[in-house]
Amino acid sequence: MTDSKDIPKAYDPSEVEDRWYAKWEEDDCFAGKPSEGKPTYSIVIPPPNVTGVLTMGHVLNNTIQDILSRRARQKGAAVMWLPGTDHAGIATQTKVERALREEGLSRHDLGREKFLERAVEWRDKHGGIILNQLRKLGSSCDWERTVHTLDEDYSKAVLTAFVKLHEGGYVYRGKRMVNWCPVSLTALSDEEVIMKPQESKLYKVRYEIVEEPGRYVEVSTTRPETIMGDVAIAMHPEDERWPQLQGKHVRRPLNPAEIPLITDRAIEKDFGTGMLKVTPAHDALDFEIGERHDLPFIDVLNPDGTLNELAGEPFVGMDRFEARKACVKQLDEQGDLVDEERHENNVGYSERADVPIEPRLSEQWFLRYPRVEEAKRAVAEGYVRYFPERWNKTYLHWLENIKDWCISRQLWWGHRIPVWYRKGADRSDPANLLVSVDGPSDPDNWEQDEDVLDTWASSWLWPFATMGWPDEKAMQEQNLAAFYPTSALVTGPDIIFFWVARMIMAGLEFMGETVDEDETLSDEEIKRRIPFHDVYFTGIIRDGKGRKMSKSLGNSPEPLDLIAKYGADGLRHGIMSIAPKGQDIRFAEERVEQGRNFCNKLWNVSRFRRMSGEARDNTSLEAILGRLDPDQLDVEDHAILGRLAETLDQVERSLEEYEFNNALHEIYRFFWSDFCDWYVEVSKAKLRDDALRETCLAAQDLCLRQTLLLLHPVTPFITEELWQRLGYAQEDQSIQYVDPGEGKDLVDALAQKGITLESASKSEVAAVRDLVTALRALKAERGLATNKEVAFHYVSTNDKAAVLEKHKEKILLFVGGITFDRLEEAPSGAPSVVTDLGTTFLDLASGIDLEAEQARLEKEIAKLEKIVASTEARLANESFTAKAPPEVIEGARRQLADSQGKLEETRKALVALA
RNA sequence: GGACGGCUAGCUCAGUUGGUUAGAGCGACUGGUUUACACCCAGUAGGUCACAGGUUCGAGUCCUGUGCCGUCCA
Repeated sequence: MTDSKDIPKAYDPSEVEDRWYAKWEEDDCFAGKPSEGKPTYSIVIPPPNVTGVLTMGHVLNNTIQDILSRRARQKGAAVMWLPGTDHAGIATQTKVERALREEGLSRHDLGREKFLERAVEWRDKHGGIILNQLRKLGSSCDWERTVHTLDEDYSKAVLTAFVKLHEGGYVYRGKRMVNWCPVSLTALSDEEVIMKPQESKLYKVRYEIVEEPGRYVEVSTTRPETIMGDVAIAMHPEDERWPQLQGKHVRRPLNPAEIPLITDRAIEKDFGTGMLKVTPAHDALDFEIGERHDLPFIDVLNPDGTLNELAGEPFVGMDRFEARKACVKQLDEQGDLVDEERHENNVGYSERADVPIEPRLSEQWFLRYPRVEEAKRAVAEGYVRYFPERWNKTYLHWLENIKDWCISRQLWWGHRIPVWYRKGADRSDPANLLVSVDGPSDPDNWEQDEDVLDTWASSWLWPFATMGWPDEKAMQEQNLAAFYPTSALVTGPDIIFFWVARMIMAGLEFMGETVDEDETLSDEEIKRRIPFHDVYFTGIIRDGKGRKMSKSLGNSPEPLDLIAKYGADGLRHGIMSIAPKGQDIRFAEERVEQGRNFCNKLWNVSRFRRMSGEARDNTSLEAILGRLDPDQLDVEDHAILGRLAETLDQVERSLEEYEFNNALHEIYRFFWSDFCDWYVEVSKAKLRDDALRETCLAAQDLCLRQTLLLLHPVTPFITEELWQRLGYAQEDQSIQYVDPGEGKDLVDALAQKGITLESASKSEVAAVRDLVTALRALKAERGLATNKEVAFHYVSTNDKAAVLEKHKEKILLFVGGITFDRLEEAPSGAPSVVTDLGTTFLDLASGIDLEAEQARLEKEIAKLEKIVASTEARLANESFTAKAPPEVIEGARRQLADSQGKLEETRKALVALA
């Protein structure tokens, strides 16, 4: 424990943090085990990419989860924070392929099996780094439970979910338009496509009418390179401009062919010429039109975005954007390019590869979401609560317009779709299809589907697949029943659709008996099945200029460097102090510096406490309270203990609402402004008085103890260190399991010892503090050094004078005074200041700038006059006195009296100056 | 085009159901090593609460509209 009067002068977190983390792990403090009579509290981590490294976003996210976990642990819950990683299909595969490319190889050179070996190698080499970084941050995860989405058990859960959904009729295979990424060479879900406004060109192209040579229709398009895939020209049936064209044909100007003129209600009459070129293989809307009119599909693109033979010469082999230019050139040369204008439109980009996606017709697996209605109800009825609440609307809107999810990916790294086809047989015949978790018993006769599942189609099962589902025995061993639904989820709003919404639907579908699609879950059943109760959406961390942090901008600080420089506690404190609820966060390193400074302050006041004398017994709240002598408690003790009780409540309330910055602000105010800046200073005199000494030290110990407890979830390391050093630990027990309690707990405990906190003490101390501030200012404004000793006099009423006499010694000490005596009348020629406790004069032998003094007092008088006038006006207003609540009117009256009094005094002081 | 968020001190942000004179930290400036802390202490300056209307005895706070910035959806 503590041997240490000589605690080092500056706090050094590096040694302390590593030591405590190792000890906590050794003592198995983070193991999530339910225990008789204890409430449970659980969180599943949003799994980071297994090969990723810690970013500022992770720091924010995981600090919050850690705060919630540690707070719950303090309150006596059985806490389980489950860590893990996902396999990040596209991202990881891309990295491995890049590494291969440096060896001059492609994944196809290796073949699927060998490639996967390489990928696993890569994952094991680079993987898990982030989990160790989370340890550096102090995360109190149950590491024994670490899960990776490609683990055997987890994979089984993913395949089971697929098979079940297939059985339920939610999963189907179909040839449909999907978002194709020509760089990653895979389909993407709608959510992985980012719409970006684009400065493009709108080309007006003419198509000659076959039946009327020499006559043309004009069509606007942004994609002339797909003209070779045109199979019709369409117009709205009610477009009066072209009634005579119905049933006729036009000649496609590139790779010429005759194509029909058709009508369809989907055409926007007002866009361009009202004529649409229909290219069913390259546009989702055109695809629908094509199906309605039974048109052929001409796919002129290869998977990688180059043009194929169907495009015809000279375009074959060209890249799509190169081909666009070539097409425009050729149209122009043919005289078929009518016009070209600038045009702003939205183009879908691949989230991963950051290139325009290609709408492409292909065979994919789709999921029709289960339990959509119940998922809406879960949030609308508040069974799942979002913080901030406004995300409800975004979520519900997405569910209202939900579309089937393309879950297959043309990748190798991921969960291979558990579907087998009979070799050499027709794949479209269900009889030749096997959908099964374990695969066929006669594998030689079957071939497995080539595709893997979207990574999100594995992580949407995270809250329960990490706890043993679907294996009954495993679920029991891992206490799913106790920890599911989880208590809170902490994540960014950018994955509300990708992950949060889908997890809710997955929970509703799988966490209970399978229910027929047309049957609806009851409210009770929804409450049992939801994956979490609260979802806290963090803000996005931006740089000082408000830009999103990104690797390419290089504007993201390295969290581990920050930890090395300021300590994990400093980083955590800093980031939490600027994390407003759900608002984006502008990161500034100064905030981390502030966090470090806060730790240093905590360290030093503890150091001062040690230097002031041994504590008798600090091992419990009870013991400390026993050291308080009720008869020796003065007004300062009452005031600080009252503030402590208030702070306990404010912090509790803030944390319940996930207002972390507010909680920290309240702790700061109490600890720094009230405890350090005032009470500890006040203590310095009291400690010299044998009668007051023990009680004062006990009060300090009490304040420090509760401060450490309140801070522990935010800055776990330093609080544990000081908890031990200051002797608060009972039999070396960790601070982690001690509840700071609420204000009334403290008030009750004090009452048990015969101590009733006097509320009047707070205003008395406030008045004295105001006076001290005013007197210090009085000196400072005259260029008198803080430590220069001067004489003061005051004029006041008897009862106020009594207060002043009581606090006289302290006032002299704090303001650097040698005398502070009462006078019957204001002295002339002395600078003065009016406070609630009377008028105080600075006694200066000479050298007063009379004019400056007058100016200052006049300014003060003007200010007071303004207040008096406006307050009088308010009180004179009959509708105010008639309608305002009594306490407000009473407040105004009091204010008027106070201000009038001060005004009077200040005027006198001005007169006296002359 | 629709939805949501933001606009308060030089900067970053608080500001509960409308109610005294709108706050904090950082930065600036002045002074200070008084036996915890210069990663500190003391003090000072700094605000037309984006703009325009409205409701109210009373608006930073509620309503309507406008502007700018940002996010999501189409």
